[in-house]
Amino acid sequence: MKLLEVLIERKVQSLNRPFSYAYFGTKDVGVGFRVLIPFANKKIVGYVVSISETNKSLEDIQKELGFKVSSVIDVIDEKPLLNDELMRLANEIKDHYCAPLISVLQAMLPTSLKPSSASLKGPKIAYDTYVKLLSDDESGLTPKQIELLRRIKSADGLMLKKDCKSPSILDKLVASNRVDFVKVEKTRLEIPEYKKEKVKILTKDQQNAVNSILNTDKTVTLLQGVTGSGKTEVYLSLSEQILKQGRNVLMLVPEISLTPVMVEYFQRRFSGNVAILHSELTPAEKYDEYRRISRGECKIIVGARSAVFAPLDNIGLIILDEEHVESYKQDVLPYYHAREVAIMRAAHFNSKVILGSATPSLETKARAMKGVYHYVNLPNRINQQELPKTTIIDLSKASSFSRESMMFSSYLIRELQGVLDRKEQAILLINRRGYSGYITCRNCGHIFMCPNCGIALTYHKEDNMLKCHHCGYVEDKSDECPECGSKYLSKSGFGTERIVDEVKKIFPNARVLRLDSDVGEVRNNIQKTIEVFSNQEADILVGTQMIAKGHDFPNVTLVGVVLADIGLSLPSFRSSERAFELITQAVGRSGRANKTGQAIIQTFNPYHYAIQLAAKQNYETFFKKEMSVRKVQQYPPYTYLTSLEIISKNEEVAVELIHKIAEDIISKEFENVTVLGPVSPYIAHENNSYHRLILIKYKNSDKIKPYLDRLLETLKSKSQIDVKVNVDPYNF
DNA sequence: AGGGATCCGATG
DNA sequence: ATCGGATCCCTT
Repeated sequence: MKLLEVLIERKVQSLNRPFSYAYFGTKDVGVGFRVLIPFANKKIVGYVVSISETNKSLEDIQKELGFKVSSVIDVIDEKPLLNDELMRLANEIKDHYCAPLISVLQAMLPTSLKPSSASLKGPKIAYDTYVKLLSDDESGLTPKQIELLRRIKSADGLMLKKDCKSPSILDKLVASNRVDFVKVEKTRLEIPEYKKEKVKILTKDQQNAVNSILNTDKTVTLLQGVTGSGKTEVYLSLSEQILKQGRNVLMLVPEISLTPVMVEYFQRRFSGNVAILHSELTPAEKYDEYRRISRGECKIIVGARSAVFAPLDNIGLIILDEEHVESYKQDVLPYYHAREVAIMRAAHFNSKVILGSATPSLETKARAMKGVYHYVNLPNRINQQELPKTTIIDLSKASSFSRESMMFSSYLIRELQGVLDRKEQAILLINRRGYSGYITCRNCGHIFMCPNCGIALTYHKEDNMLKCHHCGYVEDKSDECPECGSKYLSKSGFGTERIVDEVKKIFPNARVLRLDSDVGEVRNNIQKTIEVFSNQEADILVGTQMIAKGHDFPNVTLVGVVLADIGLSLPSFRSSERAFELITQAVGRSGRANKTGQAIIQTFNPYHYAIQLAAKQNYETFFKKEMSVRKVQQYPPYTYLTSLEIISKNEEVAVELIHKIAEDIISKEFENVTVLGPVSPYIAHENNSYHRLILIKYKNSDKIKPYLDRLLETLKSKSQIDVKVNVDPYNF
């Protein structure tokens, strides 16, 4: 009999420990296998973390251990899910991020392979049935049989069964042992092929960057280059060198919508060796790609955040394009950051990590300045393209507007008209989706709120519903106030839908497109929208930050930031950085080919340094200024942050416990450790449970990390609560 | 008394 | 996270 220690698929702190099971079966089983087990009267999936063989009886073992030991129902896998490298990585992530190991494993693996019950319903391997030639002896066959036999022979003896047309003739050939059926695993994702392209000659800057990166002995390089400076060519050239060494390349992009472009670049250069991995593939496609990579059939992986876990071996280079983008940080358990995971993997393979950006995150830039990372700069736009000229419009001045519109300044309207007249294109950025920010009752002041989260609901005109942008709750938009019955409801604030309406009102003949994550809910819609705009089948593209990143639209000569302040007023130490980054990226979309572009930034804070410096595309000054702000306030990158959240159905339990924890940390008087809070988080009440949190700020994790580990261990046994720890959180 | 909602502890 | 048993609550 075998005794197994098994992790349970539930990702809560109180169950974050192994449970013992017996296995009497004959299947091969070991560490890293999934097993089907009974747990609290349910069949669930577990993950084996250790195994021992024993001669003792089950009764004796139960007596020794002091609890009941159930038996495994079935062993699911035929071999371990992860190789040694990825298993060690999982443990490293678990340790660094204080996350339950099971949650890390679930994040690393595609649906059908992850240790969770969902995997049992996941896609299976898909096969194509082929007909394989065994003998080309034609004696005793009818002419039709001979004809088919010759066709199979001419197809190198292997032909798709469905291409054989007549099943009865085929059956005869099988019966007479001329051919047999074989099953071949098929891949359900079609990666477009492109004509192979000649290697472009690099500019001097690019060549220097490549050489410098290849020659440094530092693992991580920050490649800083203004928009349009040709970072992609540097990625390709480096990849070429790495592939020549017989090593593989992991290419990460911040958003799924950016994969097709990147795949095209890599396919043109290195056709046939590319795999794609991101969460918008169907589970079946993802499964196939994952297995293809596992088998070592690909040399280059292009994908979003989770692709950092690709089972690629012999990695020589990991690239994070647009490294500053926050979507590299996962915002559900496990709260990992792809940049840090990339660096962990690089340490194992002794490979290089390239962090590419025009506007690096302060953390990354600071590390580069300190010499922790190697630093390479691409200061010039290719073909010396001038940066767009920018105008800041003060929205607080009535004189900025005419009677035509309350959202677009008269200057923006005039310039949009110019773009339309010249048959060029424009982008309007508004970083809020939906129609209006919230709906209030003019009579009693009631605000429509999400019953789960307690935040304002956003009105979506397209489907006439109110939606919660946090939890996804939706309700029909009612015409009267539920409190007082008044029909005077007012829509406040505006989002993409409303901007589209406004554009249509002012320019009835313009062709307008909208692009935000609502559009993106329908699969491939983002891609289609981008294509339509790229093909100049529309004049104006209205969208959220989605449109500000990466895409290259040569005919765009005007970018309008309709309201630059969204985000700036959020209570976060990162809000200036976010605003700066968004505006800089947006402005960079304008005038990319041989037309000079311009950008118009509408704001209520025209003198805010983030807006002023973004308008000038002056990253270096912004970096210095923002660093001095962070220094004064002692926020990252001068300190580290970790949040600790207590979740309970019982509000008092949560409040009491979080206070106790805060006091305990303070009483320990760790050097350079401070506690902020306890506070109610932005979302304080969700799905019937209450959340309370503290932020722990520290300069050095030596003391506080072991303390946290011990604290989590003790909190495991507390009833009625769950704990979540987020190392380097992004939502504060 | 009985059915449904809610709380709470245990889960191998 | 999820189950089942205990408890509470309201109706009958």
